[in-house]
Amino acid sequence: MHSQKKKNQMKIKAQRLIAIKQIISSRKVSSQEELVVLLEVEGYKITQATLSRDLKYLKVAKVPDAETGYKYVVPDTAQNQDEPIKQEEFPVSGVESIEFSGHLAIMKTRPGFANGIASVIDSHGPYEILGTIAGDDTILLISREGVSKSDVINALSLFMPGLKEKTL
Amino acid sequence: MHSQKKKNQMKIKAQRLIAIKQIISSRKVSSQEELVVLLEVEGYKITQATLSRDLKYLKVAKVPDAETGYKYVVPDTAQNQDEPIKQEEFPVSGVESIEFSGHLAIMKTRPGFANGIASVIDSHGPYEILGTIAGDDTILLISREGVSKSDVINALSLFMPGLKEKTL
DNA sequence: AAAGCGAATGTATAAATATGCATTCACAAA
DNA sequence: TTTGTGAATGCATATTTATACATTCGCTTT
Repeated sequence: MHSQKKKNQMKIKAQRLIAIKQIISSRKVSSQEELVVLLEVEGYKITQATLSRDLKYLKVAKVPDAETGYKYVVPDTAQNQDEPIKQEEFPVSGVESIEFSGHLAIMKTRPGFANGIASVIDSHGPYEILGTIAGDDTILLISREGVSKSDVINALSLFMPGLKEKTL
Repeated sequence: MHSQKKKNQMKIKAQRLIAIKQIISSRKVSSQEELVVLLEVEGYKITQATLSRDLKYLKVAKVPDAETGYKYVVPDTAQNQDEPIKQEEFPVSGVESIEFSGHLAIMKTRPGFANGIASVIDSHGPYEILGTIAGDDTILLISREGVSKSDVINALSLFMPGLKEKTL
């Protein structure tokens, strides 16, 4: 219904996003047009418009730089959070995000919440979910063959409202 | 000859710079024009041009924000410097091997090291890695769709020197 | 005081960046 | 297979941001 993959395209996009991070991590890039050219050299032909969207998606910031005027920087991966920690009130709280890769899904939770949340999921035993394995702050969900990503999200949403917004 | 102060003006400017930091620290500002207005409320009447210069002087970055599209952020006072962001460099030891199967990877570690190593990987949160789950001496890594094995190795190698040699 | 300097800033505009709209494409549902 | 839907993206343009240039102002040196 609302899939978000286009095997070929997605693959290219994912690679491009990685390339973008590599480039701006290894050298100072001061404008998007400049990066468009660098990407073209790498084999990625896109317009500035798409790049602008990519950078927004990657949360890449434009920061003043003494040497080049301005440069783009990849978020620190760790902090970068908005304020401290945004608490929310869901019947099942503690879920930070959920992402898919094939028929596998990785759900990130707040530290120590993984097992509890996984238990909740198991207890509901949705048909779409074959099984789960939980660590400390990560849960691996294996979905049944023929089940789409949206199916999984929908199934979980039944008892985990707000999950849709956690999708990356 | 080489003065750089203009008592009155300078004072006003200094105060304004402080005000700018206070404002963007306390709320999400998504454009300079918006900030110009906010500053005017505070009693500072300047144009967008001057603000652009002030922000550059303060090294204020424009970063994508899920809620407002974009927002301005004051540098972390500490890091954020140009290169000097290089910190921690404790060789991550304990890895015995790493093998792939599709977009999954199994990393074998010395007994009891899995969780610690997985934590390190998680803390760096490389884009290529969707998530990890650790047991006692084994870590399961789920890579993002469209990401190649070498992409994963390269991403991990950034903070796990010598990993390439562990590949089977 | 007059001249000289350089910082600060506004004006106007260039440059850079974001986005509405339309199109294409792959996947899911029927 | 056919149809529907959302993701991805280019194009054109709106919006935003940076800067060249000119002016003002206060301090410093004759």
